[in-house]
Amino acid sequence: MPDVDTIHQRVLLAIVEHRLPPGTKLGEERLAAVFGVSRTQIRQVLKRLAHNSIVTVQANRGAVVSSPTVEEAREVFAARRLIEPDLIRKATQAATPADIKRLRRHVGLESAARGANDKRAIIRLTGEFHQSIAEIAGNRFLARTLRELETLTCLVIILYDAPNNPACPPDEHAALVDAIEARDAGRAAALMQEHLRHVEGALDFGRNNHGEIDFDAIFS
Amino acid sequence: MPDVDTIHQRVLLAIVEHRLPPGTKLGEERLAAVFGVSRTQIRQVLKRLAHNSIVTVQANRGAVVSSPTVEEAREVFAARRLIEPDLIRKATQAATPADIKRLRRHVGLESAARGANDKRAIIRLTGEFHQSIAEIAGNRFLARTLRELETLTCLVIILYDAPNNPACPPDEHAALVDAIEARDAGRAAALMQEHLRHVEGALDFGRNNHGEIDFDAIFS
DNA sequence: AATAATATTATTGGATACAATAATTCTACG
DNA sequence: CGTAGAATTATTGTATCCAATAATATTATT
Repeated sequence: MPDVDTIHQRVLLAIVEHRLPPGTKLGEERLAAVFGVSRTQIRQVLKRLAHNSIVTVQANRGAVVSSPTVEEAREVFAARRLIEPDLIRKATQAATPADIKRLRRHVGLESAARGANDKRAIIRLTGEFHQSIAEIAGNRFLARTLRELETLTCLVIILYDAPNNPACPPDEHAALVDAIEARDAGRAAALMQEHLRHVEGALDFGRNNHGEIDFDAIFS
Repeated sequence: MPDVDTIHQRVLLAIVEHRLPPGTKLGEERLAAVFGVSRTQIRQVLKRLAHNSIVTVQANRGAVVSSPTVEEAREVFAARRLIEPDLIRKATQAATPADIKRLRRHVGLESAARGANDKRAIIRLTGEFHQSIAEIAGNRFLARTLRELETLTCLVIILYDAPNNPACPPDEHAALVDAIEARDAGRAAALMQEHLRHVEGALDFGRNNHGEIDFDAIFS
C-alpha cells in the first residue's frame, strides 16, 4: 500500500513522461482505485500537484493535467534562464569529484537512452540532470523552484514542440559537465544559458496547443 | 465561517507580523476552535504552509512555525539577491504610470507606519512592496517563489536580527521607485541588490536563534 | 525518594459517510 | 425531430468517527 509521497512521485512521473498528457482528467475515485488507497490520500496528492501548477483544479469539477499557455511557457523559460546559470555557477564551485563522476554517469545514461530511442527515459533523465545540478549548487529554495519549472517544461514541450524535434540537443549536457570539471563557472553559466535558449528555440509557440481550439485564429 | 483561503491568509499574516513566532505549536483542534471550522479545513491550511516551509510538520507530532537555520537564512537571501534584481528590471520596463503611482502611495504608507512606530504594519508593508514589484514584472512563477522567500525572510528577521535594528532601511524603497520611474533598469537592479545586502547585513547570524539552545556552544 | 515500567490521556492520521455541486440522461413540448 | 426542462447520476467537498502514535501521569519497585 503506497504512501502519499510514492503516489505523488508516480503521478508526477507519468505526467513528465507524457503518459498523462495535458488536459487529462484526474478523477479522485479512479486514481484511488488504481493505487488501492482511499480518496483522502489522492486528494493530498492532487493538492500538492495543484500547488505547483502541474495540475489545475476547478471548484467542484476536479483536477486536470495543466495546459500551460504560451505566456506561461515563456515565463517558465524566463525563470529558468535566470535561475539555472546561477545554479550551475554555484555547482561549479561546490561540486566534489564524486558529484562530477555522478554527472558523467548520468550523461552516459542519457546517451544510452537516446541510442535506444527511449523517449520517456530521455525526458526523465534530462530533467534529472538539471535537478542534479541544482542539488549540487546547494540552495534548497532555488532547487525547489527549479523542480517545479522543470516539470512544467515537460508539459510545455508536449504542447508546443515542433514535430520531429530532438528532445534536448544531444551533447550539451556533456559540455556543461566539462565546464564544471574545468571549474570554469563563467563558461558553464554561458553554456547553460545557450542550452536553454536552444530548448526554447526548438518550440513552436505559433502552433496552437493540442488541447484547445483557437476559434479566433480559425475564423479570422 | 471563513474558508480555507481566508484562514491561510490570516495565519500567514500572524506569522509574518510575529504574533506567532518561530517554534509556536499550531495544534489542529486549537486552530479549528479559533476559526470556528472543522479540523479538515485547518489541516489543508497547515499542509499548504508546510509546503512553503513556513511551517514544519513532524509525523504524528503536529505543526510548528518554522525556525530557519543559518544556512537556510543565507539561502533565502541568496535566492532573493538572484531573483529580485531581475524582477525589478522587468518591472521597470513593464510598469504603467498607474503602477508607479500605486508604488508611490505604498511607500507613503510605509513612511506613515514608520512614523507611528507600528512595527507590524512596517513588516507587512515592506513585504507587500517587494511583492508588488514582482507582480508588475509579470512572471507568475518567480512571483510565487518570491512570495515564499519573503515570508521566510520575516521568520529569519525575528530569529536573527540584531537588537534595535531598523526593519528596512527607511528610504531605499523610495529610491527604487525613483529608478523605476526614470526607466533606469540598471540602476534599479543595482539598488535592489544593495538594498537586500543591507537587510541581510543588519542581521547577526552569530547570535543563536532564540528558540533552541546550542549546548555545544555553551559547554565548550 | 528516585527511577522505570505501565496505564491513561491527548493529538494526529486516515477512512468512511454524508452533503453539495456539476454532468448526464430522460421526458415532454414545441 | 430538436430543444428545453426536470430528474437522475456521478463526482467533489466536508465533517465526523475510529485507529495509531506520542505525551503525560501514575504506580510499583529498589
